[in-house]
Amino acid sequence: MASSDTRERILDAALDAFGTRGFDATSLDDLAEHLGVRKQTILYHFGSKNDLFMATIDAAVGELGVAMIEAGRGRTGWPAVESVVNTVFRIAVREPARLGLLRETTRLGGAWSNRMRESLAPVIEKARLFLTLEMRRGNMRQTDPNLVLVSAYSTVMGVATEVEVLRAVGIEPTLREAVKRRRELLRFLEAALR
Amino acid sequence: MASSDTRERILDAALDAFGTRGFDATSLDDLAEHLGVRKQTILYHFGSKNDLFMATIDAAVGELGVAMIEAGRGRTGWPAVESVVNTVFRIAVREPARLGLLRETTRLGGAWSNRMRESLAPVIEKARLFLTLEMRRGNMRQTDPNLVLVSAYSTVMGVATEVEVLRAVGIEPTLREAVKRRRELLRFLEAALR
DNA sequence: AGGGCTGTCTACCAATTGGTAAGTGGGTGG
DNA sequence: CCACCCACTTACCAATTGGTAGACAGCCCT
Repeated sequence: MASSDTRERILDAALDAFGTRGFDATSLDDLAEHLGVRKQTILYHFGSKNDLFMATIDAAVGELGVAMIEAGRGRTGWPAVESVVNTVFRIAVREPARLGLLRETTRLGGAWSNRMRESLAPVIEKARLFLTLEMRRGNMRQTDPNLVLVSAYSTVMGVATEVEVLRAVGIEPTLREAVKRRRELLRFLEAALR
Repeated sequence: MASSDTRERILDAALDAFGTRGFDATSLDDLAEHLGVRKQTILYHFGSKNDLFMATIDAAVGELGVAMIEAGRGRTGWPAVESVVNTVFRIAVREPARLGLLRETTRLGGAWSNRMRESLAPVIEKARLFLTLEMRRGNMRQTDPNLVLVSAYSTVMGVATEVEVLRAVGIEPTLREAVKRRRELLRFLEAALR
């Protein structure tokens, strides 16, 4: 039953582990034990730890990109931004590991970062186009879309995921706080962009 | 010559390694070899890898906090923000590992994160006070200062350090680009805060 | 001169890591 | 019915890791 079943379970567990503890701190043995399976089963489905990590990136970040594009589809102007931010926030609350994996990948850099860049390229392209269009329409202040994109990304990602930073200013990562945080983030972005 | 000399050299190398490659990916052996010294020398000065990491946090993040407070001293309003951001950017360009260490520490969470929080508490308190004051004066839009703080932190930190994200939108981390990035970031922040 | 302290080294070690080799059992197709 | 293959296991292994034990050389103090 189902090689594919086991494969899927491994991918899920890997996403969780890599996304929260990080690549180096995740051992195949731990992963296997947590799955009730031997380490060699993992190595059977994915040839090596690196391969597993890559597969995890492809699966997880790919779906993230799809979700973001879906959130923006058919919308223009500020509502589009709002919708994407809401989607990212929902993911950050429900599957923090998925965004964690994104961050971990960029942190490690190198080949993995390239891999992720490919997965996300369509989203970035779409976002850049969106910004350019909005600027031309006069709905957004005129500047380098790339730099705006980086600022916006950093802000959203940080507010959505940096639990320890939140704690540092005395905000506990509860659901209620997340709602407030999202609202404030949207106001922040709105002020910055238009 | 210097126990203190060696100690200092170890701390420098540790800051660099922990801040760029991360805690788990940094082995005492590598560190020692890079210093032209045996691993046991490191363990003599700092009892364990954990102790070394803590000492690194104290030294590096502490100095960072001092630099930020110094940058803000005597200034009010927008020029204060500008000065602090410039300082952080200068550090990001000249000693990327120092901000990397900050990020690594928040990433690892737990006891280390607490340690760092203590080191940075004065800076955070000062920043919160600043924001509250500026809001009362009407120089800044009225909202929860804590949340504004998180947004601003995330934006600055991200734009200053996330090399891979920059690459993803086609920005190479050159010095010239850093200048443009800083200018755009300041505009972004100015629009968002006031 | 010699006892003690400091800083560094050599010599080990147990645990953990990612990975290889060689089965094993059960289901399927010819 | 039997050969084969798929999913998974047991049995190892070499390398790396953080850490301990203890020797040794220089220096300071008396």
